[in-house]
Amino acid sequence: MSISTASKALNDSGRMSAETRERVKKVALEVGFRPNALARGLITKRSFTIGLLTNDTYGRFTLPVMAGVSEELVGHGVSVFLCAIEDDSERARVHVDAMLDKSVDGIIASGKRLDRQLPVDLTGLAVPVVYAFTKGPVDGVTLRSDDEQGARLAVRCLMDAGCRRIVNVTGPKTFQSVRERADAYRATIDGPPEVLHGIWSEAWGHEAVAQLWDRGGEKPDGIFCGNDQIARGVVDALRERGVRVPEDVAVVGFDNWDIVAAQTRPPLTTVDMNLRTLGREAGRLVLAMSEGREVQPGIRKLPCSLVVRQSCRGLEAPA
Amino acid sequence: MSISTASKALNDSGRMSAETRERVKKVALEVGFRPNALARGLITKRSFTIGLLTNDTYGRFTLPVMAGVSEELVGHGVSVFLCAIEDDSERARVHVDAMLDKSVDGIIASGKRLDRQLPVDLTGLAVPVVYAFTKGPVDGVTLRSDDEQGARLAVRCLMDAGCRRIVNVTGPKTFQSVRERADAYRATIDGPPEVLHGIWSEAWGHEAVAQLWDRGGEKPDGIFCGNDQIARGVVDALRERGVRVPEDVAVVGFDNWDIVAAQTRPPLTTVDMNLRTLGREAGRLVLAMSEGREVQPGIRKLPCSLVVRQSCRGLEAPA
DNA sequence: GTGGCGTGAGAAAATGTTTTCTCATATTGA
DNA sequence: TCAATATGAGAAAACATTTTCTCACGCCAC
Repeated sequence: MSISTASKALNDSGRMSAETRERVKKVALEVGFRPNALARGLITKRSFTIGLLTNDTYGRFTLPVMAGVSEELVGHGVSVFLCAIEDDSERARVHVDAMLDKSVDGIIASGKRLDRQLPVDLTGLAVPVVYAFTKGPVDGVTLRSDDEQGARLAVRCLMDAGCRRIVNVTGPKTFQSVRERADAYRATIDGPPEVLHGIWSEAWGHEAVAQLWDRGGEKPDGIFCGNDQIARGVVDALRERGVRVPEDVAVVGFDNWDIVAAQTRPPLTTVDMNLRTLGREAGRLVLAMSEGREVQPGIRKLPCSLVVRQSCRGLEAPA
Repeated sequence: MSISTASKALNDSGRMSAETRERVKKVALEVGFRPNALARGLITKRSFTIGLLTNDTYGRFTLPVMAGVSEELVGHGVSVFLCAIEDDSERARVHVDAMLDKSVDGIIASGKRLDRQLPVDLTGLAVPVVYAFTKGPVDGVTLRSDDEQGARLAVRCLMDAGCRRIVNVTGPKTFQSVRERADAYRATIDGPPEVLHGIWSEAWGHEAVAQLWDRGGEKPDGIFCGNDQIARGVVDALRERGVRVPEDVAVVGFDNWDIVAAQTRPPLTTVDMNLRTLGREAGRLVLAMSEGREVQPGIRKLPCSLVVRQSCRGLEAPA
């Protein structure tokens, strides 16, 4: 039995009798034959390897994305290099070079902001690149969450819960996602909008509540927060003031960061960006591109979903 | 100029005049020559690739370890495959097989508990394995934090701050690290020890404070918590009762999970397990083993350090 | 002057696959 | 029955390197 015949049998290529093919496969299984991926890659130009580049060191956004990518690709025999670069363009370059040396089949660039590029230029590379949850070039393939749709979900939940005066306590105006979410908020509520910008911290949530409650005039009965940390600050501050959540004021967060949302008292209703799904999609796309299939460039927005806990119950679901 | 001469020049092997060597290197640089890692790996049996296996999906422990590993190895041209397996032994097997197919030079097994093995057997593999922050076989190379030493640091900090009655509010007794930390606590304090076991959550921190304060008798003036989440619950509960931290009661946590420790009011003094350093060490060891250098099996304990914030100030540092 | 040796450089083998080519045999049609 | 065609299997080339061998040349000593 020649090596070439065996190869053809195992790869379902070439011409041969079904009987021979079966026989080879059976023996290969018995003997535990594992083809050497390096030798195979050398000739096929595919390493069954992709690189995931990220500058999100907390892993808050990258880990779910990574999990999705891996989940999608492991069935195709593709493994994932994870490279954490912390906004250091030189280090990023080293990592990218290392990946190229290993002839990855593609690269997924991921980050923590939709309006910032990674500190390294990935255009003009010989391998396909997919941008997931980070800014890519205009002619690149980019995946992101649909923040406007997510914000609409959140605000509608508050409205369904009966809120009439809803305020948006959110992060810095410099973040594109902050502006998008605020815009969707303005377009969805009935009354006059009020947007309070601050930083992404619990402390700002506290302070915002102080501002809103210590001034005269009507108090809000619903608060749409820019992320879960701010929401937690808001909820804590309200509880300290004796304001009941969600009876007096309903609160909705953004991110569904489990560790924050679930530990808040009461647990947060919040928007989930479905980053795992986004990761799967990124994996699917980069694999398709590496196999030469045509992929339309442009920005793909993936829908968010609402995770209802106790800080805002919206309409009760029909029984 | 023959290919073989070029190869020898670039690898500083073989015999040749220094002049030729220099000339080859210069041209290689100019022309941007990058050797194909696959072909190189095929012959040298080294892929300059290692696999990091983890069942810590939150990334709380794995991300710092990963960062350390990567940091240590990128300079040697080694890239890291990250495989997140969630206690699914079949999936783990698939990932390990994929790594072996790609002939990784070594595997680092990492986890979230020191007393649990990953759901896959890594003994008898052809490649070296290092266990980092997870349980390994007795004859394996294992790296872990020195929890007893870390606990001593924490308790001493409380004692230095003047605490006389220190209580240990911690996680489930089934965790080895809980027992080790509690043992160190018992051995370090002066008075009679008191250890309260619960789950790893803020809610348990609250409840523990309720138990301690709602019963009669002397109140503690120092609380050593099993992790930062419990510590946060404790601090929040104390504040709600009007107990001042650290003036009335000093609190020390464990883990230095930034997102929890820094957002607590006041910010937590806590023990850092130096997981990044642990990761670096794991990278160093697996690299050494893959290069055939002898590494003593056994458990290596790496020291923890204390991060002083405001919940316990210990002795003021000399000016 | 010639044998031995050190030196530098190229030739060739090896790595483990896939793929293309070649060839022998069996099958079919006239 | 013989040529044409289809079929199955092996031989060989290719992939991009490293490494071991071989060889030519010059130098030195005897």
